[in-house]
Amino acid sequence: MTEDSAKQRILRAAEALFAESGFEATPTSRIAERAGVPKGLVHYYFRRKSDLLAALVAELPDARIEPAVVVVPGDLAGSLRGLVVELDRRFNRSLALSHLLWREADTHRAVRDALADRFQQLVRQVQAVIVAATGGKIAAADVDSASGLLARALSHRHATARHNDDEEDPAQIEREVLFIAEALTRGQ
Amino acid sequence: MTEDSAKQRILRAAEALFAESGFEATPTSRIAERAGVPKGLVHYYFRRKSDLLAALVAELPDARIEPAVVVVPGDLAGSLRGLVVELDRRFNRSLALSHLLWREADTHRAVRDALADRFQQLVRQVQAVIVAATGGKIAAADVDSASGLLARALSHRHATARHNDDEEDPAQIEREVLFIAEALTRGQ
Amino acid sequence: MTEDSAKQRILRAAEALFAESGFEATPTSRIAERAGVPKGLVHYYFRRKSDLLAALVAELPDARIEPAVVVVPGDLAGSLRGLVVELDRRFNRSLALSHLLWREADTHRAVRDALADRFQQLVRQVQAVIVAATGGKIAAADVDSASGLLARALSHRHATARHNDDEEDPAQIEREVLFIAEALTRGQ
Amino acid sequence: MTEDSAKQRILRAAEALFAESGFEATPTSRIAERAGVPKGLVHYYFRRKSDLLAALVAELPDARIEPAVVVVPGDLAGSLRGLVVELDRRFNRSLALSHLLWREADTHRAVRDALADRFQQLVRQVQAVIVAATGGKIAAADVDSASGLLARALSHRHATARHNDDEEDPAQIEREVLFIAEALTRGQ
DNA sequence: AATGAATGAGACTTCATTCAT
DNA sequence: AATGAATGAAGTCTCATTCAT
Repeated sequence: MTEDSAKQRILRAAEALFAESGFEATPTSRIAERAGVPKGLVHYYFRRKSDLLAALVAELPDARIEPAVVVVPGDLAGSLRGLVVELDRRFNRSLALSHLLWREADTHRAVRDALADRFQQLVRQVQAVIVAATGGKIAAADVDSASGLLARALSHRHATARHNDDEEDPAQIEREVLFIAEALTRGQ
Repeated sequence: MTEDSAKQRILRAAEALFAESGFEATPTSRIAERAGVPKGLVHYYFRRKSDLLAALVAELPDARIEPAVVVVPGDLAGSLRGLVVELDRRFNRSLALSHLLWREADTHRAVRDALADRFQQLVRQVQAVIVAATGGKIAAADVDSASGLLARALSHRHATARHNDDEEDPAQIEREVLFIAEALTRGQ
Repeated sequence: MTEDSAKQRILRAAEALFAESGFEATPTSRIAERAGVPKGLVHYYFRRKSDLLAALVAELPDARIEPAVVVVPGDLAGSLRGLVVELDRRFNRSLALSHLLWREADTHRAVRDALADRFQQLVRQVQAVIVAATGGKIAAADVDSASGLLARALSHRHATARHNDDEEDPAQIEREVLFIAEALTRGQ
Repeated sequence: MTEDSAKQRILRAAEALFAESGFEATPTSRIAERAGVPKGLVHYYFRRKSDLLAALVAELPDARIEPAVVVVPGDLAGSLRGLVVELDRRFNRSLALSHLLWREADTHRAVRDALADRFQQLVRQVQAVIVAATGGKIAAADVDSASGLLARALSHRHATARHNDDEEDPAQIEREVLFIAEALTRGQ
């Protein structure tokens, strides 16, 4: 399944090393070393070092989740929790990737744009789930605020994934989801 | 106020360039150039390049705000808005700084720790304002969720300050604050 | 025989320059220049400057001479002279090398150890020749004193090879050898 | 007695550090540090770094020993032993100095000349003692060989003082002195 | 297709020396 | 007389990239 071609091994090594030390601080020679390939091969497949970053961006998984998959009509809290679980599942493999792209967004426009896109996608995803789970009875302004807050919280969590090695209460996000769900529905 | 000593000029140049291109990608020679000082002087004041980063970390403004300054008893929304405004005012000068430290947190433990500290400080700050503005009548769990959410949203906004060239809707955070305030108080 | 590869040219240039000016005072750039290779190539073959020294140490010729080659049974003076001549012949090419290693022994343990080894080898060599030439009839204490003295004299001569520009009397060592030989045998 | 002026402290620090790491590898800043004086003062007293070396050379103790002090007429072995003991006593304080000058002789002519002088002085000293102790009855050629050998052995011992930290049998030189004395007198 | 030798620009850093005070 | 801030030349070493094979 996961190809073990030399090219793939190079990409995986680059991903790991960029995540560990950052793009600039990672020599291509070390990528070759970690991938177990001759130094020349890295530049044979990826002429410039930045091509490696471009290839990693292209690998970002799609965040588009079919609302039907996670929505339980009438149960907003459950639906949002389902969304979070599904997102985590899908991004879990690429947490390091998310984080490293985050870091390099400043200096590489392609990376920056890809991340901005993904954040917008995330916001709309949350909105869609809220609307679908509540039958569209919530005021648009509240839907926007809630989805903005939740998207930010999720994004922040991914971006800082590497910082907080240990800490970070795993139930924390759960409670925040519940808080938002109740805030949105209590008024009804 | 803002000293114009050579040392200060070096620090400001480093801050700007690190923010633009990242720590690794910024040569000390360019820092000297931008500061208008000879190359040797940079290393005279900051032996190692990383000492520049350490000096910038030490400059981070204190996020501790006296609750009394922003709290309007009975008006939670107003109080939180006041807090956000005050924080923005205080951090405005150092937005670039926040962002660059955020970027370099992975590879420099001192930076990572300073940022983690500041995030905790932020969470407690929000908690304190909520409690003070509502007279402590809100359930602890809700206070935690709300302050976690808001702290993350604020932190995320600072961290991404540089990404969204096309500026963010300034009213967005305002609406999110209101949403949280209402969520906390509507139940009362 | 003497390879003319770039690597060899670098080593020869390093040897000559270290001998002329010492290890610390010789820039790698000058080594490259003298060897007629680009600056980068020096560090391609020898990552650190000290690796050049290590490579030179490894080149030291073996001082182990088969006693049979120089010993004339019954003729101690002739045997010792034969040993000296053979040693000189063998070390002649590396006189500069001996001298520079001598200089750098303080600061580079590998060099120091190599030289200490070689001195011990030299002492045993002289002992072996004395014993073989005299049929083992000399008192052990005298053999030790004589070989210690001669080894030191030889070693001193190599070590100071570069100091005495105004060459040393070449017959001097010859006479000293004779003196020792007679001292050992006169008593018999 | 031993002045503790700043200038003296600088010289002592330079001596120690040059001995430890060599002239080139010792920064003047470290000399100042070890001497406990401000950096500027080193260059105030010794404008160039090499002036420090020159000052150290000028400090070399005189090796000229009045033969009468050590000679016991008729006892050559005792006389030579007396000479060695007296030389050791006198040079003991400056062993490190001898050694470091020896090291730097290649690159600093003034140092080289001073050392060559001292070696000649040493040879003549040994000759004088031999002649005085034996009443001048030894053949000139033998006196030359013997004094050459002994001077070299002594010089070698000083030059290598720092190499052989531990080893080096202290009775070794004693036995070698005895060996030479007997060689010279046995024939009589 | 694949490789590793080779290159040279440029990074960080050290340091002797000067100079204003 | 004494100091430490300031300078810039030069040193070691790293690295992306090219190229011949």
